[in-house]
Amino acid sequence: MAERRATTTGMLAGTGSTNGGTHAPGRTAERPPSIADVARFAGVSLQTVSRVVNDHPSVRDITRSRVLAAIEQLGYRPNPAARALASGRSKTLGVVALGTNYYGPASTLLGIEAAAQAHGYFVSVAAVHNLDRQSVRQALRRLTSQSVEGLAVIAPYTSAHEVVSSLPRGFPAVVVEGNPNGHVPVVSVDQALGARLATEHLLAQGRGEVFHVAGPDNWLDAQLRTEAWMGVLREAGLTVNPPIVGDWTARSGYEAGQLLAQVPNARAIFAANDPMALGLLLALQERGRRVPDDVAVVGFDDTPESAFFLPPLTTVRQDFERAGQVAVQVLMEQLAGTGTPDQQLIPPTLVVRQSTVPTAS
Amino acid sequence: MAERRATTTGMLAGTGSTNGGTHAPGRTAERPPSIADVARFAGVSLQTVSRVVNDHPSVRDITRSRVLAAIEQLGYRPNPAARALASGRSKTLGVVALGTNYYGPASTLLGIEAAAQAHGYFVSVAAVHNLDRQSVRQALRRLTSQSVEGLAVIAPYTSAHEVVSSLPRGFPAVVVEGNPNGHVPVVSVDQALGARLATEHLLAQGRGEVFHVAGPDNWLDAQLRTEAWMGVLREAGLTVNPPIVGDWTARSGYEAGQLLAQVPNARAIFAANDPMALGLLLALQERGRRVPDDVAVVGFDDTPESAFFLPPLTTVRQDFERAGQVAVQVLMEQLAGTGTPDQQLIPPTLVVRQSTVPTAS
DNA sequence: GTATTTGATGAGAGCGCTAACATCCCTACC
DNA sequence: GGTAGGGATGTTAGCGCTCTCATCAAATAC
Repeated sequence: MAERRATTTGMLAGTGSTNGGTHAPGRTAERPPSIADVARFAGVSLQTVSRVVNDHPSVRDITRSRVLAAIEQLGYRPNPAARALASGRSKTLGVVALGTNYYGPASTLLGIEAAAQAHGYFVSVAAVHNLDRQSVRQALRRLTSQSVEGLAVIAPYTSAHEVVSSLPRGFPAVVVEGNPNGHVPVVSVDQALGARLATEHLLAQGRGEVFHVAGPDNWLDAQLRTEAWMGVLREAGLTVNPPIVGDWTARSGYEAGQLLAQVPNARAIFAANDPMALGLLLALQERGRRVPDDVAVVGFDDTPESAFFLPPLTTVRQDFERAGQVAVQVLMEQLAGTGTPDQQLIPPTLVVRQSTVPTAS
Repeated sequence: MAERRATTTGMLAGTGSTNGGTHAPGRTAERPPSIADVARFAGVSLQTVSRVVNDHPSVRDITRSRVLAAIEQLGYRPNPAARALASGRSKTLGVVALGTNYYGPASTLLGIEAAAQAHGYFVSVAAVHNLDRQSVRQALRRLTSQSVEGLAVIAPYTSAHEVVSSLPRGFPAVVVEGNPNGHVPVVSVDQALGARLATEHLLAQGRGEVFHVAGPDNWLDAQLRTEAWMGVLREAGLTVNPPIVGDWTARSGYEAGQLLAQVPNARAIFAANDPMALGLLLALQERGRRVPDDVAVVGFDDTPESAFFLPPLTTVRQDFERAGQVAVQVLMEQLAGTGTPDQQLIPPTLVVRQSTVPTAS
């Protein structure tokens, strides 16, 4: 019964009496066309328009093209809020990202976004600026209070883990760069393998024991790299000097380098990421220790710049983009109801450059 | 007209009669409590619950606390889709970001996210992976087909500009790191000032004309830096050698360095970003040109690593976080209907390190 | 003491869309 | 030729929330 609009210019007469009025603010602006407008314009039912928009098969071609023409004509675009409300599907994934511009996490975020886009999904981001449990919990809450269909948590730091496992069981979620924990699948680069590759490569140079500049304790990646480094040394029957713990920054690498430059038998150093390796290079060379002649240095990450450090850095390449891609894949499978493996490990590779082997030239 | 519900386990008694039945898929899962459930539980009307949730002033304290208790008890959380549909407000900002992990754009994205979060807004990201007009247009369309209330476009590359100006006039939007163009306000770091600071600093070293390794042509920042550099040289009455055009990567800086190492009077070089400066440093020093003794180098960005280059890099610091913050501020003002200035320029600062001045020590 | 304002609450409609069901019409089959 | 089957379309009822307006009580004014 009775229309209830007639608010827009150009649809005056004939639109019935019980206007009922819209209550949304900004009435003055022309209300965008709704599915009903399209239906009226095309002379079909509301439902038919919906079918066309959603690519439902059973619509005759003639009808379909008429509707499409109407859509084009009116400039109709479906209202995602209405769609989400009616269907329960928002086509949006939530991502808990890091508030810092670290190479790995930032790349992962981009990888996830790209993959989500490829699957027709939107990405809503909540960045965590402090790595305490509280902040992570809040970010998670922020996102789940959105209508996200699934959640990807970039969680290389330990405090994220238990928070993630507090997610309602059955809610589609994936942890990227995190601990295999409880019921949430995990996608990550194989840190142990990477550290192993780095350490073994240094060992193979015959420079004796390998020193380690580690990442911060509360990062899982740091822990795994340290453990693997330690494991390799133990297997080789070598002394395991306690690692120098940095904080991922070049500065902390520099400080570690100041210390290590004074250690005569520190002739092979594995830094847990590239920026720390950079700081290390600076400190060592400022103190007259030549790289790679006196000391060999390996990093981790293969940031685009590391090939142009002085000297170019041997490092472990992580394919973050791929990690993001796999993470979205895992989410999609959960949304589709297909079972997924518990953990996906992405193998890193060693990139050998001049910080460990003297120039050929 | 017959019921069509009662399919779910466990939503039998207690949930009242006018349950309203869901038709969404996944019925088996318990439907989350709605505002109606809370209202019933608290013995108030639906509307009162809404008022409590939205902090409407005219609710008695007693009522409010009763409702809050019910909310707590039932674990109620407002459904954002329904809210967006009914109110027209989604509390979400769209951000057109870059699909690449460049320091500036990535930092800006984080800055925007942080600021949006502080304003209680969500951020939906669409990354652009190719910088052609087509991709940008698509990203824009993706976001506007979402229910975003406003749009921030990180647009340091030129193709973004005209696309942005195709936005419906009056739609809240802001361009970050872009051209002042038409009706969309712009927030950006003052590139000209930054390049000026860099060039003048080099000039002050008394090393004669300043060479420039520029960013790619299709980047506005690159253009502005090149122009400003040129301007300073002209004012000083010096020769303006054509800039070597790079692509922001350390590799391109390295290649530029290979060329410039052969130019005897290239004793002062301004690189348009830090990674290119890094490549430059490597190439120069590989060829025996000492920095800063033989050649002085200035970068642009002040990435966290540049302080640990070999030698530490003199560079121009851009406060991207602040840019993001201001951008969100501008959006908020538009949403509030307050007028905003057309362009906000954020001044950069010069950070002097050893790549231009010999070590004091 | 009655009229008026103010504050607190409730009722009802509607936001734009989709799911389920109901029709309708055309073809296929015996 | 009648009936079953199936594709195309229409009808209806929500999804969960907010808006406007109405109501009613308490507080204030005259």
